[in-house]
Amino acid sequence: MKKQTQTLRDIARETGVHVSTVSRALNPSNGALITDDLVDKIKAAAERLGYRPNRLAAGLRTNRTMTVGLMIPDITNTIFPPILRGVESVLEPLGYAVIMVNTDSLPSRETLLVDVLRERGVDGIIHAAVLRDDPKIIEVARAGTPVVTVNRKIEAEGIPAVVNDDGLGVRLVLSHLHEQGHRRIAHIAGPENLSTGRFRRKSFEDAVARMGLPLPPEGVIQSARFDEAEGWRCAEQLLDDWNPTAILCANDRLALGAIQFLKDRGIDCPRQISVTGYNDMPYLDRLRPGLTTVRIELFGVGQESARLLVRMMTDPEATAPSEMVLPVTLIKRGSVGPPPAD
Amino acid sequence: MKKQTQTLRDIARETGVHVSTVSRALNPSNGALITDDLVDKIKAAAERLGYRPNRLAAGLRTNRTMTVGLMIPDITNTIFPPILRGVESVLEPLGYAVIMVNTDSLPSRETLLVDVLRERGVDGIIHAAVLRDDPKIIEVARAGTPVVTVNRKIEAEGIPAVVNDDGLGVRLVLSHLHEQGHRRIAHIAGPENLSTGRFRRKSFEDAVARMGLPLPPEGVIQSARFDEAEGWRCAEQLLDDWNPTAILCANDRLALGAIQFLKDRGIDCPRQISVTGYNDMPYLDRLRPGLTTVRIELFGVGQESARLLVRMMTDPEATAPSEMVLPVTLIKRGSVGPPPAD
DNA sequence: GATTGTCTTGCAATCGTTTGCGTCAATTCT
DNA sequence: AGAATTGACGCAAACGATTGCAAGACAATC
Repeated sequence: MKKQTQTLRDIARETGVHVSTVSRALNPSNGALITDDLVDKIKAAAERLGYRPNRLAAGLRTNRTMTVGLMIPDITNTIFPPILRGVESVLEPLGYAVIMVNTDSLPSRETLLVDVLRERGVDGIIHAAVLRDDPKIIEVARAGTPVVTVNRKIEAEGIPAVVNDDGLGVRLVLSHLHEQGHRRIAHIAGPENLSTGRFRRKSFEDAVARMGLPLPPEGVIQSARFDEAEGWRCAEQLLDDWNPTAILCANDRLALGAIQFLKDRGIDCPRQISVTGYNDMPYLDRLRPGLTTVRIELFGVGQESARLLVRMMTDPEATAPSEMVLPVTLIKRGSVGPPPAD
Repeated sequence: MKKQTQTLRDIARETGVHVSTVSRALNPSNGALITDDLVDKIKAAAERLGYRPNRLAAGLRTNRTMTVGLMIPDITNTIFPPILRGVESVLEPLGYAVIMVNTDSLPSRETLLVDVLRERGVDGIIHAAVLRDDPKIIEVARAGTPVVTVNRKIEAEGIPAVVNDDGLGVRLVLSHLHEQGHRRIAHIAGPENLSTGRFRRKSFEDAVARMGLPLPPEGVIQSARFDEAEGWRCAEQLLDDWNPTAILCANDRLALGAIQFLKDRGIDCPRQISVTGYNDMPYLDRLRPGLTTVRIELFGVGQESARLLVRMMTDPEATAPSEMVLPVTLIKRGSVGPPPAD
């Protein structure tokens, strides 16, 4: 029976040369000075034997495993799969494999999973689950592992981030609502410990102020998580304390929860209250009412973060841009209409 | 500056013992006979230095990397993230990491990606993207790598599969439609090269025959892919050639496409034609009409397949069950109603 | 008291690649 | 023609962990 995995030694024996020669012939990059004939012969033998390099052994020697880690909060959240595909689309052709882990936004899991990745010798980490304060990942980055954050960012550290233009996104939605005639516009804010939550809230408050719209403290409700249940809860609290004509939500899931609350209360959206989301999750157009939202470049941020990481991994000296901001688009659907005449 | 990664040798030097002793102290499993005091001392030192084992080195020696490969067609398809989480939920506590790859259902990518996984020395492979005919994965399984397929299965080979009870699922939907009064029930079948497509079609045809319902050849349309566009196209073809009162689709996305077609043609669902899906994707309840479908255990199949794989990896002699079938549930929503009186 | 046995630890080979250095032959230069 | 240079390849030492075997210490046995 054929041995299950062929090694350089097998090829060496087969071709009558030394294993180091085989290594060089198969790896032209490392300054190989091998005769063309020999290279051909060796490659032929490798092909014939079905040789596959053992990346463990190579990685042990070179400290490069051609593997990168991808940390996300939860892959079942529909915004992350496209990011993953974006990452993969640039990494895979380059020969990298990706180990993906779900942090569930738990700091304890995060530190654990960072170690899981490092034990496997990942060449770099793409972090889509970073918390605003995240000592572990900072430590890892300081220790020399290339790290890029995506979608979110970590504050006040030299870790490059690829994000969407949330400031613009919030302003686009707000202008749209304003054009429709809304003046009392409330906000359901994302979790405070996430940069997206904080920044969208700040963008909202700034823009509202600049437009001279009223905004009592009750006009902004802080959610604890980016999910439907929180959207429902926050909408309830919002309507108990204020009477907005529109609710700008920090993401789609909060918006879906809010709309569900309105439906449960018999309040019509958009005829009585308009609601907007953020992210443009898949299938949102098939809902009733369709959700007006901001489309962000999920695949795009994945790609760009991967490109950035590759640069950092291959040329440690290269100075990476500290931040990369991708454009967003307003998507108008049925959940926004003019405010009630009254 | 502290060296970035500590090794066994560092701990050995620190504690004044040999590196092999450190290895044994830290790994009680491999028949360690080390004094308790020494073990404590070594563990303390390991802790103090922040030692993290290098799995590459260990894997090179032991041929076990504590890493498994997960192959899926496309993570952006919403049924796969829960499967991944299910897999992860049993693997991660055991210390395994998972490398996930997307095959896009392309045989060429599949063979490529299998090699990507094997080069990284995965201890086993969970294959959720298997095609009915898949020589590469069979070869890998024969060579000794534990493989289990999930959701789909590969025909006539000794590769264990964890699947949902599609036969039951189809019968449940069909009975439901029958109870509502439908007699002319059509089927939009899934791709022929996928076991799910074939098996659901066969189940449909068998059940329809047993119930004595009419089924002309035009009553079953073969889709090429599990997506909305194909659903649209097949629905069109179906209505050109026959006049069913209900369409049983092989999965939710086909059903969504079919419903979209009906909508585009001004045909009311469910009042004129009822439509059913399969899988119960997230957010289906929020659509109008809500899609009547079959809920399958996504997280569950993930878990079970992982458990099975663990058994195979840890005890190669154990005879794995060739197939594991999980229960399904009928979810009734708005897309099914009685057929029109006429 | 010599022998056997058990318990604990050290030694060294090994896993498959990579890579600095040495060597030998062929080529070029003076 | 002899010396110097270059080209093509082999040698062997890493990388960090695991593990069969040897060895020493000590207790138990006859």
